[in-house]
Amino acid sequence: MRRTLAPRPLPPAEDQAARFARQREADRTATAEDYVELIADLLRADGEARAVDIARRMGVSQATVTATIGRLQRDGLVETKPYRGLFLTDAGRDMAAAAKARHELVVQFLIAVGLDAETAEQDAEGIEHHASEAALQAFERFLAARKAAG
Amino acid sequence: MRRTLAPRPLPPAEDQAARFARQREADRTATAEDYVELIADLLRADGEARAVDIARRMGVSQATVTATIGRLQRDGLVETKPYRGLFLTDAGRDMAAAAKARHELVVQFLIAVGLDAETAEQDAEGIEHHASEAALQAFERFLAARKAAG
DNA sequence: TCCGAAAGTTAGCCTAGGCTAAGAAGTGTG
DNA sequence: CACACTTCTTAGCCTAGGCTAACTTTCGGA
Repeated sequence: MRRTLAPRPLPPAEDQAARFARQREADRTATAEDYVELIADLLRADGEARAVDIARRMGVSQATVTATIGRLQRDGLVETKPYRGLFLTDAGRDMAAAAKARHELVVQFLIAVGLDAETAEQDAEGIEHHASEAALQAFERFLAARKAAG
Repeated sequence: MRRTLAPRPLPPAEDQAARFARQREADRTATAEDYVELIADLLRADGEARAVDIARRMGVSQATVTATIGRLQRDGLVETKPYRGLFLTDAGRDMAAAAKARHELVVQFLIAVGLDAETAEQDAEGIEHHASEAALQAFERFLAARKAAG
């Protein structure tokens, strides 16, 4: 019997590279998701989404918001008229709805496994962008099972 | 009794801004954590960490690795001599150990809640950088409870 | 030993996402 | 209705993190 504890071997390089690549892809879409989610929330709560409110809630300057909104517009998620409020395109609304659903699910899941609401809200902000469909389904199953068990 | 479903009000702007700011902070440290974790793995597995292997495993060009390593060195995480392999400083080793522990914990947790190993590995790559200490402790408690329950 | 292949670096480019400062556009009130 | 205030945009700057192409250094084998 071997006594030397074999260190877990590294995964194949290609697999690892693919994971990091998907990771970078998720990072790229995260900002867009956060913005459209916030814009949708503002439209719902205030009836309008103004750059100044986005800046305040994102904790960035208005100039940054203008630049980011430009990218969202270029990517077909948002429609703007100069000096007017923001509106979501169909694609933007879809993304916002999906992002919001994911966000809520992650928050509920984190609370269910023992996190306090405030921390759950904070952590969900980051985790929601990195949970795959399979993971979200697992979270849902977990919540359903817990609910069934009482 | 009210029939209109009150939409959940937006959180205070300052709270939301603080969450996004912490989020951006986590994003900034994520690359460093991934690199030192990988360097530590390579040192353990191969006895050395070479830029060409990091490039292959991260799925980026060697030029990108050189630039990133430069930042890690500037930040006191890595030591290099030109055209020689990489070494971790004490700070780098600490960060790598913490990152690896977090990574493993998140993988085990995701598997415990029903994810397959491959997806767990993929999702952990993103989630590990965004789970707070409180969340990691919750994950640990969950694993411990499940183990106790059998 | 030397020389070609592999590894590492440098130069120059790009995008995303931050910032400040300054100016333009819209709005509300005396 | 005019002027001050707020909002939005523009200009110019920065860092991180990507890329390719070209160059330098190292290393191993004939």
